[in-house]
Amino acid sequence: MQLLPGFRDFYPEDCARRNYTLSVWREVAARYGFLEYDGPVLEPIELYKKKSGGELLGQLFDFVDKGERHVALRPEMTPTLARMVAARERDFKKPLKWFCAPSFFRYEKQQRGRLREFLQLNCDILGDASPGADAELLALVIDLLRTFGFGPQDFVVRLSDRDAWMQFALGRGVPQERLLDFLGVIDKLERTQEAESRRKLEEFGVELEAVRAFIADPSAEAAKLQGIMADLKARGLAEYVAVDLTIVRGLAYYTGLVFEVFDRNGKERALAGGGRYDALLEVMSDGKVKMPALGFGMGDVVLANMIEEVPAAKARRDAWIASRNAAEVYVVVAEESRRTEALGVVQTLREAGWRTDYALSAAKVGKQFQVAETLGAKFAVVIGAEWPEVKVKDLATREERLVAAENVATLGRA
RNA sequence: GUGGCCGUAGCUCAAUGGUAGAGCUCCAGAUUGUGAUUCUGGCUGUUGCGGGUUCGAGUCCCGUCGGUCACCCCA
Repeated sequence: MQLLPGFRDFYPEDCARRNYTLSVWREVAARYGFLEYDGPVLEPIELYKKKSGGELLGQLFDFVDKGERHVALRPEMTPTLARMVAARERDFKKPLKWFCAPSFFRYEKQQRGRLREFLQLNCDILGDASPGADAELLALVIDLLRTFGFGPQDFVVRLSDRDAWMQFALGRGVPQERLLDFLGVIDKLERTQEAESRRKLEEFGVELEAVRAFIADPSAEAAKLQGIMADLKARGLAEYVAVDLTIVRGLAYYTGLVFEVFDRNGKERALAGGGRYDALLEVMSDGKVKMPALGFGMGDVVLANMIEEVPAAKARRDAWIASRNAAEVYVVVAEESRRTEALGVVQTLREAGWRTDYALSAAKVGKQFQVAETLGAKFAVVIGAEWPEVKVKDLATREERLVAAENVATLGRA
């Protein structure tokens, strides 16, 4: 049997790497005062049909369940979060700073950095419309990547502002109901032939030159971004950020700030992306709850590719994994007749908190030491003729010392 | 969803249309209370799958599944 395309098995080495990613995500999010939450993997398809829009709809992993409900595996968290917060809005002090790091599903052809099931960290700030909240979220993105071992030479956060684009468009006579279509053209500007872009823009009565001039000099209409930049500069994080109005993003619900994080080499897809969705909670609650909000997602697939490519990040990850190796202590049963005593020693060590392993059946002493080495154990405890004493060997220095069996948990270091 | 390339042992790969191989890994032994190296032996294939051409197909043709890259888009 083959795996379904785009899905992964996690062997122990893969699981260790995934756990490292999750560990950093949770640690840094907590450092910023974010609380973890979660929601269902499966949602009614309407949740996404109404809110996400654009390409995401074509990528829904959906089916009809036995109750004839049309359902979809979650492709993103924001609609679920918006529903959750809208339902119990009065129970929480503002602003809310929440995160989650579950699996998501998108039905698309798999490629480098793209699978059908992936992990994604989601961090959101709800109930604060200030640029200070924008900057706080961006600082979190940056610190997450710094904690993985990436520096300003490895990644850049590209900032843009949909408000600025909407003012630009409305000021040039683009009708309100066609704004999303207009933004779609801007989004594809870099990937489309010039003549094609020019033709599409003319449908909106906008000249390509005006768009290019606006992108080239964002300061005129994107003052908000300058304020965010100043905030990040005060934190010493300015070198990680650049204003880039070509970023628009495909999701329909974004309103103000939008951003994407890219590797500096340009080899990978976006590492993370997000923005403001100030109107979404009102839509989700049928007008009952109005709450500004913003958030971002960071996927594990591109992140893992980049960790593999940046030596500093890879070394940090491997050190983390090595520090959680399978065994700290390996009990060597030198004389099989002492197995009963050895089992007692194993139990004593484990109850003292040592990660302890041993040979489940009779094996040669040399073989047992070899296994101890392979497992990365720091100590070997040899059970044999010395009983009721045992020999504790430091596997790095090869020093040995005799310790009374009852004191074995000290490993001779007391 | 569209197009290019690829698919041989667990992994990396070889094999003019003519007997399917090598290295690595893994397991065991050389080594009866100490980790390395080395040496020896052992395990593994419906050549992704299904058809077709041929005296004969891993090799050529068609289909299909999977992978990969580009488009699309984004985590």
